Amino acid sequence: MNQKIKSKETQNLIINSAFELFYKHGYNKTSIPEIIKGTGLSKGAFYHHFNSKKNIGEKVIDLTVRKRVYERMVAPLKNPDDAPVIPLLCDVFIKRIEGYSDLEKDLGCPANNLINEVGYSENSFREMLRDIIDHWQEIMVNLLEQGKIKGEIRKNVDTSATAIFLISAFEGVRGIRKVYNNDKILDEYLIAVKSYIEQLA
Amino acid sequence: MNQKIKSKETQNLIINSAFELFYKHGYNKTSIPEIIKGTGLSKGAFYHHFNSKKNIGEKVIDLTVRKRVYERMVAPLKNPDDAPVIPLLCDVFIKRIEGYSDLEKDLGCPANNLINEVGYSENSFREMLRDIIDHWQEIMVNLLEQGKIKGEIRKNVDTSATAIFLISAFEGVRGIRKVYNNDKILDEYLIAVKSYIEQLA
DNA sequence: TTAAAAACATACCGATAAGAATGTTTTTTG
DNA sequence: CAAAAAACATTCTTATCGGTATGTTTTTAA
Repeated sequence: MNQKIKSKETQNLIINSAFELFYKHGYNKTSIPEIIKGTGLSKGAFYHHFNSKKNIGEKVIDLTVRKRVYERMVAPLKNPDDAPVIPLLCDVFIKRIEGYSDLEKDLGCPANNLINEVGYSENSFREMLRDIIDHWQEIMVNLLEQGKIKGEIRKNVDTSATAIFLISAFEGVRGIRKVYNNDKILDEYLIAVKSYIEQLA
Repeated sequence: MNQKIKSKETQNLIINSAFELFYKHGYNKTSIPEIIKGTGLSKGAFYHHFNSKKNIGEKVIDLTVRKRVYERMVAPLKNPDDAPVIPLLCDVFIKRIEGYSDLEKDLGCPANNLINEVGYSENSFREMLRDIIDHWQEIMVNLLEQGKIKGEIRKNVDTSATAIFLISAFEGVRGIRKVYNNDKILDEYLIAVKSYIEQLA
């Protein structure tokens, strides 16, 4: 097997293990011995591929967290089929939440978890996490502006503000859900966000 | 000096130090040596008054975090003067955010930080944090229902859903703000939340 | 006034962390 | 095929953690 490929595979193995643990226990509570334990690798292997805990934190954010947010929340808003805007927004902000597994509901959003845990204290993390949000907002603004042109969104809607409001409510409720054992909070959010989105028309 | 009072004062000293550090660095990154460092006390003193790190975490949530949320966000919604509901909501969800110090903007909401960091993993924390949110929601529902009776809120508004939506957006934006160095995100939130609240009428 | 109890301080313990150093095996390349 | 380089494993170091045990001093109560 090609060495480059083997190396990448090992890195991905470690990155995936790290992501799972960061997601379940948080960044600070996860140790490097714990990360490698699940992989069958050794500490030497870890430090051969990554030079610090911060370093793998960056890799996890760049390769896994960013990708996750992009695929689930950002890409669908790019609207290549030129679908109606309001139903598309409902699809992303309602259907996606309904589709989460119980574990995903319990654990919240990986990006938001990191934002809240290390968003302020870790400089390099902060910038990467901010880029994720910025990109998300930017794509949503494009969609909303497109909706204005098509006459599907009121002209007096502030698209930047609306985008941040929707992102905030979404991330906020995924956080708050973490202290509940049932879907009550998500169900209520769904009702409110639906009515909010529809009022944009 | 009375011993009971002295004891309470020492406990408060430690609790305040712990709160500040939990707020700045998070619960998991804060150590007990660090907590006592600022107080001039010793480790023996700490373990005389508290029996574990988890124990002081509970005390901080119960005495400081809960109080903070209550005084700032919940109590004003109780509306003893029977003020108009919409302006009251704007006052709480807009004016309060405008009044935050730069540090408070950078560090986010102490309650939301804990919810996201240990909301799922620490059982006893989870219940206490959930109570804070439940109480907040309950008071806001009362206010909104009161607004319906007075004809200031549309009859078809789902008050529970609206309350959670407002709380989610508020906590969400305070989290997201942590990865920014400026007020852009908060300013946009303020525009959107104002328009949202006004649409409840 | 004296004993006991509360309020602390000091010293210590086992566990574990991040990471460096060094050894071994596998793969690649000349 | 040999040497070098990459991919690992093992061992070790230093630091710090949460928590305990054992002091000492101060306060309270008999």
